[in-house]
Amino acid sequence: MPSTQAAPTPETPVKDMKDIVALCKRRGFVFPASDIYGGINGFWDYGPLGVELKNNLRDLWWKRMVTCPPIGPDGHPVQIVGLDSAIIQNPKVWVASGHVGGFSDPMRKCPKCGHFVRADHLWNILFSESEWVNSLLQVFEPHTGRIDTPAIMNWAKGKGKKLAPNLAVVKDPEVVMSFLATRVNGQPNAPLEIQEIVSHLATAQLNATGLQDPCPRCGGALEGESTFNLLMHTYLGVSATEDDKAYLRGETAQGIFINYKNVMDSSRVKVPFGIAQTGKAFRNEVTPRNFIFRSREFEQMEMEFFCHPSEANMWFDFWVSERKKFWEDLGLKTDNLLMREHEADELVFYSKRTFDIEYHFPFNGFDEKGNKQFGELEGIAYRTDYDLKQHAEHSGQRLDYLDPERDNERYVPHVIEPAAGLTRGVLALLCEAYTIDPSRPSGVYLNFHPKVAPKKAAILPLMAKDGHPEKAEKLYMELREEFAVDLDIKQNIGKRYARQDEIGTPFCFTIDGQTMEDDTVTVRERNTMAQERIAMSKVADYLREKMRA
RNA sequence: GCGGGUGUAGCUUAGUGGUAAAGCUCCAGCCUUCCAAGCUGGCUAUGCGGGUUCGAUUCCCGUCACCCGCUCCA
Repeated sequence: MPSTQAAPTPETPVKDMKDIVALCKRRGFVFPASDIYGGINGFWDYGPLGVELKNNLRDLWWKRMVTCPPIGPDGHPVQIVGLDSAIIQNPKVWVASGHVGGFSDPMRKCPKCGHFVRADHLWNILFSESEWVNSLLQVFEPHTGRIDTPAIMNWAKGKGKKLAPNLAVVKDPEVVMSFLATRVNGQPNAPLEIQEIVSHLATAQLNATGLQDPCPRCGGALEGESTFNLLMHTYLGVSATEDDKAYLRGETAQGIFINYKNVMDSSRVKVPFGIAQTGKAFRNEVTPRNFIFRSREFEQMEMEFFCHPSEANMWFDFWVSERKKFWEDLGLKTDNLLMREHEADELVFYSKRTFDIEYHFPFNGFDEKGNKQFGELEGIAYRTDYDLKQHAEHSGQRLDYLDPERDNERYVPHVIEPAAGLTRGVLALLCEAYTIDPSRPSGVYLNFHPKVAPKKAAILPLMAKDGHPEKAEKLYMELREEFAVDLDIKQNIGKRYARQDEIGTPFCFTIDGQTMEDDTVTVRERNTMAQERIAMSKVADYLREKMRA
């Protein structure tokens, strides 16, 4: 086994994303969406085995959350109910959640600091709210039309450096000022407007880009106008007017918050309790990349846990450790997992604490010291009462809780949210399972835990005669009631073992000559390729036990 | 979104301005008492669109997808 701590050396085989993607397509786990039309960026289809794997992961999550939730600190199972909300909701939901900001206003983005500005308000904002513009305007008198080059240079090297680090004149004062001088001297009869001066100061390569507009926050050159929206939209009804615009959900979480009252009123749940949901979500990712890791249509497994504010931190810690255990139980190696708490400046505005569960995907690679790098698999966020308060305010509905166990205290519950990527989980399982083994015919096998394996077992008659196929089919008919199993008769036995290795089937039951005499079969274990003989009547028990382990 | 690279069968690779070749895989049959064996037969490809040309997989342009690096990831 290659060491998983250090960066791979030329001697240790490397898990290459290219190979994993190829295996996924070849064996029917994941296909490029719209493949026969040349594909479509950011979308993937799950093939016959991929959908089994994905369903298995989703079902295991559901079981762990809803059917059989963990034991809480009080020694009793925590209370969690399920939900399946619509992908499309009233657009106001996404306004309340903060996903839809300026609606369809044209926005301009700063590539340096990520700030968004409304395009039609840019210059107003620059002159009234921008700290660096106000500071700049104090060092020279723009209305005279005269450019005080030394004063601006001085500002650029001093105050400007602090206030507008990405402004062109701050980064490269000589070149920018020489462009400005050229303009002044070239057209002496056309005095510069103040706006034009500021644009000049934001322009690093005038000839290549033309005049640029600066970011009010950092001075970086803004990108062109776009009606940027993270959310995909559609139009309801046949007459597609702006009034009919609706959004595809960008996360399943909001469907839970807006049903908080319905669930409270119908399910006899008491705080603390959770509502769990899995399903598709959609985002207009700028750059879908890294196979199914970042795609525009993906699946989430989210649970919102509602609790008293004073207990929020306790439940946060509870769910962080519970969720880590979940992924480990599915076979993700502990040293491929990273638990990382967000720094204060990294937290999104609604969150008080966030813990990422990150996985070392092959494309994450290693840093220069050889340390593993990681990508997000799940985030556990303490969302405070932000979402319920937002929806209470925007909907006008009361979303607080009258707590009979706390002297009828009335409060808006705080929320701990373990939010996992189902499709990212599938990728992590695939990457973890992918095992290079040059010694076997397939060269590679998928080391899935039996719980997640898309096929639990294959039933293989040693030969396609002498009653083997009939016996095999009998066993198959018994097992298929309870397990996803394959019956494979064609070709020689070695080929069939190899095929099952490559799709990660943990067990193969082989019917041979001895089976015909005493009704025993051999079990071939995928990882060791070792075989033992058991009674045909014990096969189901055998599988059942392996699935539990 | 920017820069670089790639694109011939399911995979790995040939080749050509004039009928696109092979091995493996896959499918059918035979054979075979345990790890991609053998024999026979079969399916399948120049990402897509346009241009130049009598003729383009080959040359040119565009586009799409994928990979790498930036950027992005409320």
